[in-house]
Amino acid sequence: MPTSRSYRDACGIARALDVVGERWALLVIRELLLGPQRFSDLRLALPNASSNVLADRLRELEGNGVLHRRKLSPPAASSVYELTESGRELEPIVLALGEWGVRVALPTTPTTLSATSVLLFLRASARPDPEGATSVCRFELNDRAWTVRTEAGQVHVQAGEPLEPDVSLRTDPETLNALLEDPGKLDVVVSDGSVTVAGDCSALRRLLATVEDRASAR
Amino acid sequence: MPTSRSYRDACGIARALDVVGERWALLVIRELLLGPQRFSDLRLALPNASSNVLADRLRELEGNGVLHRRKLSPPAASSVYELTESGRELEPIVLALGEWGVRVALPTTPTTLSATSVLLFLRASARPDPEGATSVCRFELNDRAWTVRTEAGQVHVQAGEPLEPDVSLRTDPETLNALLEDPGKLDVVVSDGSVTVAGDCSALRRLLATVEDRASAR
DNA sequence: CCGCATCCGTTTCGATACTG
DNA sequence: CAGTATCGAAACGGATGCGG
Repeated sequence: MPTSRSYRDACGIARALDVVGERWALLVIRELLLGPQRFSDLRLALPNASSNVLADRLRELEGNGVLHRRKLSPPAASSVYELTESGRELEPIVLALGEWGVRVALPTTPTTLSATSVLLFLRASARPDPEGATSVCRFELNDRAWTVRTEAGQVHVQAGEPLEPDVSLRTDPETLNALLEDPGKLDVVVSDGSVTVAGDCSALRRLLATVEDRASAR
Repeated sequence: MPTSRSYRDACGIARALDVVGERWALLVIRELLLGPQRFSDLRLALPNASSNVLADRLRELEGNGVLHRRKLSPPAASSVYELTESGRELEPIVLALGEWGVRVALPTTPTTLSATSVLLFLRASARPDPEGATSVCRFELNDRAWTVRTEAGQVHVQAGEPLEPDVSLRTDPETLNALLEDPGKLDVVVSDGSVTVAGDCSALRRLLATVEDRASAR
């Protein structure tokens, strides 16, 4: 059963926390920032959240208009969760919280790292040449495909297969994150098999080369 | 005893929530945004938080370097909690969360409203004339004094007595909030005794007149 | 297999009482 | 005033079940 406690405080901050302040809520929202996800995708991305809590949070967030459950078109019988307009308005706040979080102490315990987390970081810190050519990279992380498009000085990331990728890269979030910190490792991780690259490798190198602020993993 | 659970997720967002994601943590930070507060001030501002949880949060936030316990100078035997540099960096995030929160559904249950909440809203939405004269208002809310200084198009708010107030206003947070929504009520609330004004009333009227975005209480 | 629901031990929270 | 102690209620975390 969903949580129904409230701070009973008229302040907007408290009202926001009534909606997105329960455990895991903002991480669910993080996972949806790059596009709709199924229940099982969320479970994979947030393996430390138990399924009942995840189901509770999704119900509550849907009830509060932050996200929305949508049936996929007939072929697929499943449904996905996607942010509403209201939910998308949390994006700058969640990203700012992340920037603050990377500055506080690193955790000592072993951690997970979701594909979305790394891709959000990539999108936020890559600064492609505004004059540079458009390029399309396909990222396959944990058996799910993502489209990373570089154009006009911006990086666009979305879930799903690209139509005409210049290059395809298959790895896991941790390795990709290591690559963002140090693109020089590309040859090493390719040769040890933790990354597979197919296509125009130079497009990938160009993208990696534009990532700023290398100090911080997220 | 303080909580010690973690999301065990390397993402900066999750790491931030490990620090400020526990219940009441961000509201404690809200209360400290305008300056140091004693334990009893925080209790008064967050009456729905029980004292043991408040003590736990303060210990955890201090341990994580978000705030700091400081002994007051000799005359006063008590101590105060104040944000560290790291804690102050949360200010734009917390305020943005508040702006989001006022746009989501209003609560149905009766609520509290702290002085800090209303003063943060005042500071954020007042747009005094950049060419206008400096004025100093003294606000007394729940028997605590605040200094609200208007100068160079900005409003500065801090806890404590002003040196030379142009005007002094005594009321409660709810009534002040109502005044921010509709300054026209000033005469009414003064005559019914819920607000007491002393000094140059026009300085107060000028301040109230510059509050934008009247739709939203916080 | 997916999308949860149920069960159950543990942790946290909330309310109140109590102490230096 | 500034917390601590106690205790029942709620939420969480982990495992397992189950219908579609």
